[in-house]
Parts: sequence; structure tokens; C-alpha cells
Amino acid sequence: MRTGLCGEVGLDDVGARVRLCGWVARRREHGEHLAFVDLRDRSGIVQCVVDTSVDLRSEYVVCVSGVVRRRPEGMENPNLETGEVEIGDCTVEVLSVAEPPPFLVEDRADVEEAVRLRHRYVDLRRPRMQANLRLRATVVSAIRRAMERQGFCEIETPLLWSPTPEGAREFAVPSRLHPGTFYVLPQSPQIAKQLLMVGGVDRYYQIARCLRDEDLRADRQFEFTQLDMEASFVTQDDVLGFVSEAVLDAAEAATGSRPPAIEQMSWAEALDRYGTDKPDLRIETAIVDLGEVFASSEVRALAAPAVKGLRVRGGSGTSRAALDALVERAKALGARGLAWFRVNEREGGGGSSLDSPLARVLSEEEREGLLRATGAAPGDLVLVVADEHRTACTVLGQLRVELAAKPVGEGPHRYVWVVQFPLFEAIGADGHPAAAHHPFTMPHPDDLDRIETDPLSVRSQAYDLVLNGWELGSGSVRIHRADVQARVFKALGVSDEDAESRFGFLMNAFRYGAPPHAGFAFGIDRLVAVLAGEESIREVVAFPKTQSGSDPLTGAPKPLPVSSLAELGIRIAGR
RNA sequence: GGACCUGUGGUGCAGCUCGGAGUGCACGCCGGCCUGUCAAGCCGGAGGUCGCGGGUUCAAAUCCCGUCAGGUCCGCCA
Repeated sequence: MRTGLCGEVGLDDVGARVRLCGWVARRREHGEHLAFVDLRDRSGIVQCVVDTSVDLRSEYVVCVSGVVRRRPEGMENPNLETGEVEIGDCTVEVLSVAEPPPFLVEDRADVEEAVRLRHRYVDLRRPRMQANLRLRATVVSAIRRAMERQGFCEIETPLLWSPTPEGAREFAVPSRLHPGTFYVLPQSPQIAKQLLMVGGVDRYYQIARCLRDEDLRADRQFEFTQLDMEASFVTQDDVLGFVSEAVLDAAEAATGSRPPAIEQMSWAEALDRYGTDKPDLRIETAIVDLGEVFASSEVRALAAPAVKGLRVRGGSGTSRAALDALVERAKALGARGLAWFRVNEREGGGGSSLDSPLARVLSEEEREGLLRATGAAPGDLVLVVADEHRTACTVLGQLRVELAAKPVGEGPHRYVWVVQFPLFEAIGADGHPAAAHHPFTMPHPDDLDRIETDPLSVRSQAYDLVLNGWELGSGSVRIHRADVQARVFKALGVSDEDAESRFGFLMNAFRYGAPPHAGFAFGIDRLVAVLAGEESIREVVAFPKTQSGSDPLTGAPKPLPVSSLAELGIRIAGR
């Protein structure tokens, strides 16, 4: 039907007769017998010179036949990829007429989300969305090739799975053949892939759809896509290598340049220096320890298990009102308080002076120590939190991001592996710690003997992949030994009966010869969003849900007819 | 479950503090003019349940309460 794509016509084609199909993006008419029609398809836009009288409106679908010619001197359009040529001697066939679109099909049109989603098929015609969808395909393709090259085997796992309440809320699917019982849609293929390892698959991967019935966010949809992988007879470093290869290949395919090898950082260091387990390394400043500086301080506000500081470059101009707001913000984040120091040029030059309510009560050594430790210079602002170690770090970490946050599309892509997560999180109301990753995560071999005596100090062999402050994914070396698993379950307060009813089939499988195995999963939507410079993964999903989980295009979710409910053995409460 | 922002012709906004006739801007749309435009230009025109419901008031887009929708975030997301 066509000889090529609109966006690919160039000087090489001058003189060629072409047939192009697409949508009428714009038309500029000059009297009855001259019109410039911008024809758009997925590849871009090309100008067609139409000198016959045809009624062409926005978004009509047309087929244009004509001859590629160089534009007359001075008539080139440098803003257009195809701006040096145009299609002349055009005959136009209208394939489909169109009503005026609900909004302009152009990138610069800023339209409310609900309107875009209701007419997503129009929205998707915009160059930005076309580029995002194709970028996503490029990324997925590169990942597949990297995994295949490394000997991984793509295997599909069931969408209709067994309820194994474990963390995220699951979507339930009623069984028609067994009324009153349910399948669930998988939060991830976690257990299935571990069964595959027992099944001798050795190296599994899947571009897997995962479903979690949790509240939505800019970086969270009910359905999302992960590169899910698992391998047997491998170490943590092997897994990091496999995934790095896939991610770097994908980044290279997407951006044209290969990022440097992905660095590693311990979870403890991430907390200490960035106050979070997903540090945004584009922001230069890190949190510094001021414990020594204020070790013997007389200032009561700074007496605490930990004193941490953050330099805010160029922040000395921050107004008193804004500083008060920062203090309030720090308190809202859980800190006892927040001390601030505006760093100014010392009167008469030479050195720095501190402007702060605390400046007078600090000793000379403390003032100098503060400046030295933070590296602050005149023009900067220094924020200090004295509190429990974790609180001091997380509060300053949050302020660091809020004060210096960069748009997703700005700056380099800084990948980092965060390793050596703790095995357990804080003791819960039931007197037991919670699994930081999941209950099948292998403890760090050096920490095995502390599972019972000091569980919170036990490190795990779990790891996260972080990109510019976005958690892309996580994984771990799994427990394959029944004795270790039993100890971890015991520490978590999971009874034998509990373990049997929730994970019995996995534990059973392990009795028949479980290889040591480890794996990882990362969110492709998030990776693509960052690579595309988009703030929300909705921009890289063809048909996303709104924040309240509805789809303005289809109207989902909707009630089912009573007859359907009856067949499923379901009665809606309160009717 | 909670906090905040937004909702005004098809689209994006202004108007809202301090109530006084649906007032304005840009784009789009319709008609006319126009043979080198390219976010074409010029002239003319149409298009509104100010999200919805209630309250206050002589009078509500504007103030108050509720509610719905979209967004950002907290909780949640092993």
C-alpha cells in the first residue's frame, strides 16, 4: 500500500515516486489550488504539496502519491527531520475521514491525564508516545538478547496461581468449576521460578507481567513488567553480572552509549551517606558524620547518638521563613529538630562565618570542625540533625533529595548496586522481625550464627539495583537448605503449620534435591521511564490505569452481570 | 485510610482574595480571502450545566459544607 515512511524521506530519494500513508497533521492552504499538508505516520512528518482541490481535515487518514523533490532555495525547514525535501505532484486518496480530535496531536499540547487516557488511541499518535513505545520495545529486545546470550531460557509461568498471601495484596480470580475458590494473579513469579530451579532449568528468565493490588503512584501500576530471572549454582556476583549485562545492553541500545560498569555500595553505606536505600547519585552532596566534631559538645540540642550534616551548595540565601519550613519538614519526617548554619564570608575577608541560632554557643573548634567536615564554603547552607543514627540519616537524606531533586531527564544515568541488605527489619508488634526482602533470602554466611541471638544485625545476600534514585529491582541468593530455612521461619515467627500451608509445596519440592540458586527481578517500566526522561511510568505504558485504578478508555472496572456472578458462585455483599 | 494541588466553550489558561449580567486570552473548530507556507497569515462566525449536590446571600464561577474525577505524596508496595 505504501513505499516507505514519512519520516524517512530524504535527499537520497529526490526524484523517486513514492506512496505514503498517514494522518493529516496540519494543512496550510493558499487559495483553492495550493495547500501544504503535513503527513504524519509513526516515523515522523513530511510536507506534501497538494495543488488539487481536496477536502483534507485534521487527522484524516490519507494515502499520498507523489514525487520527492528538493525544496526550493530558502524554503527548507530545519525544524523538520525531512525539512530539506517535500512531496510534489501529489494525488491524495482519503482512506478514512475523521472528526476533529479532542486535543492537538502534538507533543507540546499539555492535556489533562483523564482526557488523554479516554482517547489514548489519539494520544498514542503523538511523537513522544510513539518514541516511548518504540524505546520500550528496543529495551525489551536488548534484554532478551542479553539473556539468551548468557544461556538463559525463557519460560512462561502461570497467570492463574495459588493464593499464597505473603505481602502485596493479590488480585483474585474466581473459579467457575470450583465455586467459592479462587486463583490469584501473581505478584511476581517468585515461587514458580524457584520451582523451575528444582526442576533443573538452571538458567530461567521471563519478561513477566506482575500484578499487585496496591495503591498506585507515578512509578506504580497494578500491572507492571519485570525482567524476572533465576539461576542455579551461581553466586551473588554471578547474578549481578548477568543483570548488569542485560541492563547495560538495554541502556546502550536505548541511548547509543554504554554506561560504565555498575558500582556497588553496601546498604549500610547507602544509609549513612545518602539516608536511603535508593540513592540518587546524580546529586553530588552526601551526608557527613559530625559525631566526632560534637563528641564533647556542651550544646544540648546536639547531644544524641548520632550527629549528621548535609551541605547545601549555594543555600546561604535561604530565607528565615524557608528555614523555619525546613525545620518543620524535618520534624514531620521524624527528627527531634534541625539545626541550620548559613555560611557567609567573614567580615573583612578571609574565612567563613556562621549565621545560626546555635552559632554563638558553639566553640571555635566546633565551628571549624563543622566547616571542615562538610566542606562548606561561603554561600552554602549546612543542615544538621542530631538523633538516632537511622533517623538522622533518613531525615537528611530526604531533605537532600527535596532540596536538590533533578528532573528525571536531567544528568547522567547513575546505576548502583546496593548490597548486603539486613535480613530482617525492625521487630514488629508480634515480637518478631519482618523479612526485609522475602523469607527465602539467604543470610550472609558470616552472620548465620546470629539469627537467634541478634537477628537485626544479620546481613542478607539480598541486593537492589538503583538508577537515579529509582529502585529498579531487587533479588537475593535463596535459601536451599531446610535447616537454614527452618531457623529463618522461626525467627520470623512463622510456625511449622503456617509454613506448611503457605509454602508447603515449595518446601516439599526442596526435599527432592534443591540446587543452590539466586535471582533477580527489575521493573522494565521504570527503566524505560528513566531512559525516556519521563516522570511517570504511565508515559511508557500503552494503556495505563489512573491513580484510582480505573481505565477512562474502557470504563473498567465495571460490575458484572448478575448471571455471570451467579455462574461464579459470587454474591455481592449488601445487595 | 490520610494530606495537598487541580476542575471555567473541543484543548490550555486567566477571572475566585475583596460575591454584582458567562467577562477575557491563546490554540482548535466552521465560513470567506490568499500560489511557498511550515505552530502560515488576514477577515468573519459558532461554541458554556464555571465537575456535581447542598448551604449562606437580594445576588455565587467567586464564600461555606459535602461529593465525584484527575494528579502528587504518606500509609501500603515481602
